[in-house]
Amino acid sequence: MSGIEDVARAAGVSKATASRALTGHGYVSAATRERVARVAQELGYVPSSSAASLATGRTRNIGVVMPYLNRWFFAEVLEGIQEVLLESGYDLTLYDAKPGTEGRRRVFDDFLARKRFDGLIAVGLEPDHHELERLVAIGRPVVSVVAIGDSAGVVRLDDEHAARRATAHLIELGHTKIAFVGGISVSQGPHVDRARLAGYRATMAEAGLPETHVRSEVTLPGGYAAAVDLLGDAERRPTALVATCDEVAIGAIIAARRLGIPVPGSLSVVGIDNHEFAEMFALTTLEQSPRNQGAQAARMLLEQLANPGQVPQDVSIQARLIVRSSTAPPPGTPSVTVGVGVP
Amino acid sequence: MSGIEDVARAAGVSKATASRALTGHGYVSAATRERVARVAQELGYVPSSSAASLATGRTRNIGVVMPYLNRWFFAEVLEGIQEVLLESGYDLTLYDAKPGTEGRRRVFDDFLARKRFDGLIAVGLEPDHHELERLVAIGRPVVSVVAIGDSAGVVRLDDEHAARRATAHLIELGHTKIAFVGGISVSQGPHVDRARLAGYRATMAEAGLPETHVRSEVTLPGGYAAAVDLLGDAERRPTALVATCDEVAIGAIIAARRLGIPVPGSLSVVGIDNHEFAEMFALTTLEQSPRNQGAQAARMLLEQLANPGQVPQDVSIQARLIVRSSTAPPPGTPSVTVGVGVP
DNA sequence: TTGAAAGCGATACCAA
DNA sequence: TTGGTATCGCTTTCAA
Repeated sequence: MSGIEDVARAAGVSKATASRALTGHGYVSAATRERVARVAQELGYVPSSSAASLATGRTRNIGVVMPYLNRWFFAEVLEGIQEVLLESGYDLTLYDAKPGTEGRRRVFDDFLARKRFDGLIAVGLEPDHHELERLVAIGRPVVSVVAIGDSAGVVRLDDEHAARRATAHLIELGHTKIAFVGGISVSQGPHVDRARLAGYRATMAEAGLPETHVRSEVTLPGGYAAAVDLLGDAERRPTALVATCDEVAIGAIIAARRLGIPVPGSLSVVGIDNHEFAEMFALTTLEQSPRNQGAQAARMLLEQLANPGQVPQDVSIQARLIVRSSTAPPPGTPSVTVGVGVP
Repeated sequence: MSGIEDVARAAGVSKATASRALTGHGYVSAATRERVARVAQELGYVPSSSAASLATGRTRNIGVVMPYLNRWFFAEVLEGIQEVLLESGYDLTLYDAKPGTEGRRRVFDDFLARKRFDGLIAVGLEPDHHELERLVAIGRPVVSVVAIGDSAGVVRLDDEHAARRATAHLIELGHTKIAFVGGISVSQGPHVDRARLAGYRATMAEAGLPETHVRSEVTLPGGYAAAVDLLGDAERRPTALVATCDEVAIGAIIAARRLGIPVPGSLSVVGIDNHEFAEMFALTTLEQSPRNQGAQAARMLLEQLANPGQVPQDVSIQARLIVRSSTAPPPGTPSVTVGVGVP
């Protein structure tokens, strides 16, 4: 374990010069810089990050707080963040904060307070008042993916817009009996699902169509269960579904197949996400690319660390409609070209 | 930001005593310990981790290296690790090391060399010679989930055993035309899939049955594609499938449904994992509980940090067979009770 | 049981 | 352009 002192001695310079040569802060002649670098290389010198942090106050580490690690959206965001940080030489410390757990309390009250990071990325956190206070108290820049309810930099999908586009797509195809699957209500549950439900309702109202909202857990099995219920009654059955996300949409497609209801022949389904399984189920969906959102959040944070004065600009992403083969005109439509068959 | 000096002053003791009172190392009278603790609490004192690390050489941080974050197995392991570390007050720094990327090289050559952790957990890494060398060079305890090819503590599923059990289950049901789906060969690809293929082959050989191995990407869409190929030809079609993991198994079930082949009526499918989707597809499978493996690895590492002399004991887990409704006797079996219908 | 002081390993200011 | 040195905040040895 050679320290900077060893490097300095071997290069015939002082610690101060060695430090300047290695960090690039301050004037050093090109010749000595090179010599020091070479010596450091030969000695396999690796700076002690705790010593450097103590001296500078910076850690070259970013904290990431998320409520789930094992859901597609969160895992993708995390990979996006990781990729950018890796390029920039930053470490990533992960904090798992599942809603309503003792662990979450400890994360906010103990772990984050230690400030072992220069900045924080909060992903889909939906913090309560106390938690928000703690976040602010840390005194480090925070960027969030999906709204956090305050002025920090935010990267997020325009959820209402995405649901509007999804609903409009079905209306354009000629559907009138369109149900929304997922979430609880416009005033309860995660903000994401509320905004999407609101987008659906607004679009239906504007078109003068009746709304149907079916609650469901926001998971693939949840969508399956909800769809089995909804589609069971042939009379009441809608001709199209807007799902709050692709997992729910896929659950619904699987349910429809089990019930012998052809998709898109008798039932159209549109999701939001462009989940890794979407293509396999030929799902028409609105792409939100969580990986890019993560990468963008990381860039925003690094930018803020580099220019502390600057106010971060929020970013709102408009989802892109990807038409595959889970949507078609409703049954009985006089067809010019009816929806392409599923592979 | 009050430091330990402020606490000491406010409590009327020296820095040394304050430190002893707070860390619990060394003798302090109960009275002063309590007073110091109270004062620290009042002042909202949070120790500087870089200062503490610099002084002690320990970081209270654990590094986790994995090749994927967005796959079920890895995400589950990560949650298991996180949970244990959270309880013990350890931070978790995550390193993403995708095979064959420049990022992976940097993780091994630069990031890990900084040793910002007291120990490392390697999950499903399959390091090459150079990488293994780097891992050893770090000089910190390493525990791995899934073999790493050396003497470090290892927590892993007994993959060969799991595949043997899966195959035996089908044989017991009376199947003779049993194919294995997934992986590349016994000598290529990830160790996990090689071991499982080997288990299948050994069991088939012992029963004097012919082997069929169908290569497939180890993903749900991969299983789907492979199954479509395999099941297309009615003559060649097996009556049962052992899949290298549940995602492949589920892909195969979906393919069978699309092809109109009833499961388990005409085709039995058994997986390995007990994936979160397994129940929904009524999949018979061997449970491996990656979450527990992660938790166990974390405990093993903490144990090693506490007792540095001790040699870590490897842990091999035997998977438990969970029979659901994707397996039944082959078609044409004189039935007492034939496999339960799928819900 | 407590206190004084010497590190831990870098950075950065001030002089030269 | 370089070197000497104080400093970051805590832990830990040694004496008292």
